Amino acid sequence: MYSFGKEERLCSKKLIDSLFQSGQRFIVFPYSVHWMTCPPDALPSGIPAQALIATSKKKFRHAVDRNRIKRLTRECYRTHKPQIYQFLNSHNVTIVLSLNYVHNEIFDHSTLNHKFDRITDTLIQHISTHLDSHPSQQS
RNA sequence: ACGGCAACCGACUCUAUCGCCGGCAUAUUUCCUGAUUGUUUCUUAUCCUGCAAAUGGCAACAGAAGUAUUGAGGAAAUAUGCGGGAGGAAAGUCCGGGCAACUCGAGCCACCAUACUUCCUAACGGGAAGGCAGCGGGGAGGCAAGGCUCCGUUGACAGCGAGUGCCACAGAGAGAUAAACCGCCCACCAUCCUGCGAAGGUCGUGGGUAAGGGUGCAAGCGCGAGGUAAGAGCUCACGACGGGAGACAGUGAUGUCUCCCGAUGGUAAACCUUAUGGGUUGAAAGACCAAAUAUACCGACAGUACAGGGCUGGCUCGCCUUUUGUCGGGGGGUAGGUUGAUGGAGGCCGAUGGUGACAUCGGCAGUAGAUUGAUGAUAGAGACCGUCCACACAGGACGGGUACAGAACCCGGCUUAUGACGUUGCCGUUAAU
RNA sequence: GCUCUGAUAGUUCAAUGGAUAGAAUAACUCUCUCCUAAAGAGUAGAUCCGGGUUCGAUUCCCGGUCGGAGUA
Repeated sequence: MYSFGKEERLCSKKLIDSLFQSGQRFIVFPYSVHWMTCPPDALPSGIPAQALIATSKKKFRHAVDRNRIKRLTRECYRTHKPQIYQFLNSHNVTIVLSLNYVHNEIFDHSTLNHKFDRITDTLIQHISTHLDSHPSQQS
């Protein structure tokens, strides 16, 4: 239940392009989160969300630092995933989202874990208001 | 002993929980392939009815289509188990090669790269050994310096005795059978000065002179003798430098000796000359499979004939053509996927050959392979270092750090980054002898 | 991944191997004005870093650092 396998990662170039062109965005320091609802048949069955994790090459020149941030972010997303999936499954929604690290220093794991509590709350709140304004997408 | 620099070694370990990637085995599910066996339908020899089996009926073997079963192979997904999962630089992308596509008759020019010699290597701008030169240190000898010799270290180290260019400022003169500022020397000499006079001096004019001074990074080989009005490689001896010829040693660079010559400043990381090498592009190369949508072309079925389309922007006439839809096939090709792609000019150990780089032979072990990009996170313990306690050791407490850095087609080098401990070398300080 | 290209005052740009590295603008000081602006005069300020070639390097060569561009 805490897994983060290949099917839960966002790999399709077309979905990535449309996410950054037409998706919605909010910031919880040090992350910038893009998200977008998508039709359920675009994702593999049983997977309510695909996520993408990114760091800027401009802010972290060395590949070692970028890898470390992506690994920490993945651990945090992995531990907060059941909360998000529970909400999505109860409302029958499928989404894609991206997590961009925008700070230029590395925080430790406990700090990032607290940030992810807020990210989860904010994301669920955003999706709820989105569903209220677009009830037709709720199948 | 401490500190600094350089080179080398090495690249923290274990446990628990939760995760990632790919491999193998087993099980389950789904799909595909062709086979066996059974069965249904169709075709049909023969047979039946009949004068006659063309038509019709029953219908074997065989064939075709469908379907079921059995065991087999393959693919995908899930679960369980087993074992595997970053580097010495994976980095920079500075060289060389493999591999691939495209191009290609030969030669010359242009462009780019390289540059002491011999060897190593698949190849290299890399490496080894040697030569020469610079720098540092030691030694013998000597009054001292130069030179000699040994060790270490550095060197883009072909050619400026092929041509052309450049050498600011300063300086008289910056590159040639050149140049006269001061100086040195000779001749003439109005006036002036000294002098009884002869004559001397000063200023001036004309000439000689590159020894001395001065300028400058650099003034054109050094030193001595001869020579001269004064001087000058002008001449000579000795020596330095460069070139040519010969002898000897060496594979060779080169070294030693003898003779001859003198065009005796620097600069080729200035143009250039000589020799050698270089086709272009780069895995996002290339090969294969291929949804959805649109559809060249082909077939079947259905509809349409005062229709539709083209010749024409519109209308009329004329000519040509069937056209539209559905279904099936079909080629190119997009998303996407597979491959290229991980066993290699490979690693470790030993022996032999070689001064060495390296080569040959023998043995051993062994799946990193992602593709929005895996190899991780958290907690605990240990190892290492420092301080304090204890101090014979063992030990205890606290604190701190554990570098540089992450494969992306592969290999050989180079360059750059790198904490602590350890090894070696050099330098410095202090102490003792 | 591959291929190019650049770095000069606070900023934008110049500069044959030889200057005290130049110009504009910004900054500061002074003059002018009741004050400010404008104008005038003056001052300070730089060759990305480390080596090498050369008598001499912003320039030539090598290594590094940091930017920018192209290529699907």
